[in-house]
Amino acid sequence: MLPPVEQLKIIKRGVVEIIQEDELLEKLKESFIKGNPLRVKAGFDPTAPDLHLGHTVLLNKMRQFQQLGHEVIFLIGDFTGMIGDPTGKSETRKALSKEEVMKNAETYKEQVFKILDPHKTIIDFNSRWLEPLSGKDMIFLAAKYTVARMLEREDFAKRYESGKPIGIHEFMYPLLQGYDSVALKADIELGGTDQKFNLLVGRDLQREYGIRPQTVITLPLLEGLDGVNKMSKSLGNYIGITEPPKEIFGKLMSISDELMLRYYELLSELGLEELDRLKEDIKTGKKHPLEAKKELAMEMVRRFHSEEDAIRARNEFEEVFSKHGVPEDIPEYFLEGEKSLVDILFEASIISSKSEGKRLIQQRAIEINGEKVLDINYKLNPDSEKIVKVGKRKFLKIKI
RNA sequence: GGAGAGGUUCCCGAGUGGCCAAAGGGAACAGACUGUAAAUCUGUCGGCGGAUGCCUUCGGAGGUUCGAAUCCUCCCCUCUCCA
Repeated sequence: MLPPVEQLKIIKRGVVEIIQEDELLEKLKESFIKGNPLRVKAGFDPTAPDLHLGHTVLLNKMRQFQQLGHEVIFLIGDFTGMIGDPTGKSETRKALSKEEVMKNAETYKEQVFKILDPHKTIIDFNSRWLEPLSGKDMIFLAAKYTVARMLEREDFAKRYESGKPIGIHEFMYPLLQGYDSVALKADIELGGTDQKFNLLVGRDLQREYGIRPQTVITLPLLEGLDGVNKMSKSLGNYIGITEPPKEIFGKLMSISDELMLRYYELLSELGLEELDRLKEDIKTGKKHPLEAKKELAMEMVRRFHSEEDAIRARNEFEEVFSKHGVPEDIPEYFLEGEKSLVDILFEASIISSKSEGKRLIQQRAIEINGEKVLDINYKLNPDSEKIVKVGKRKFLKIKI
């Protein structure tokens, strides 16, 4: 184990806030002397089965704790997931069924080990202690907090002001999450900055239940592909870690240069000095941003797939976009008799309606073997194989 | 329990009897420009054999009317104030 001060240095890197830092140092010292690892908790809401790059900021920090020899608990909020957490959203979330939650949780499990060390990770479910809570226990728990304090949470306050509904059960969410820390006797809890309120509730509740309050560490939220909102499944501005290499690569290439630097900072393994040098090189024109972005994209594909996949993704990207070529594997359509192009595209699910197809033709967005199609009623004959390109990235191979 | 305000197309939001497939913004998609971007500009944005045509849509179900997102009735849901 590294000396506490050294550990603290590593822990501090990239975090937004540590509440309280001196307290954390105390805990690290204690653990160092006694040889007891600290219990580090991070909760995940199993609402949808895909972990995305945003989660990896947190997962990377968890891994650091593992490397430092501490005990990391990956907590799946299966119970709270069924309640429906309002966090970060301004609308009541739909409650999930038990089956959905369990299915999602399974997928989470499969995914986290792309980053975390399976041998050093404790996976737990909060239904383990929340399910057995009695009505009496719930009321006892609820009595520990007040409505006014709940409304301190920005999300609740906003909804309350703008006249949006807030379910009573949503108030239970932070309490239950806080109770997780009580049940687990967590020494440290990690979470995004949006989780700060909930994490602090955990601290308060632990104190109420006579346990040493956990240290709260918040991590920055990764902006989504739009560069504005945080990356989230529900906004669709995310890159899932199980997505195919092509997708991960392509999505990363579509971000702005500014966002690229942010991603480098939060996601890349590059050391701080190297990162600074990269920024400098881009600024002075020594390094083309395009190249930097490709390297980032490759790094991510490499992490979640393999080196080969990274190289292949890059080659294909260059083929399709730089050289305006055709990707390797594209959907095929077997043409039997004469048929209108729009119908074919619709049947092949390339477009979602025939009207859309007609619009695309009018917008000169469809081409066959490199020739723009200008006629809405363009008909195809099964005389030879053709490649139809729709927009920038959709392709269909016409086979006969 | 009482009083008031609301529920509109993917989202936000205008529309209070025909000119409404429904303003505006966002998202999305396409074209131009580029570095594949981003930003910007332009266009599209319910569906249907491209059609001054038809069908489906404005919380739900009925009704009034030649005609309803708009009026009436009942129901469901949300918010605010009072109790």
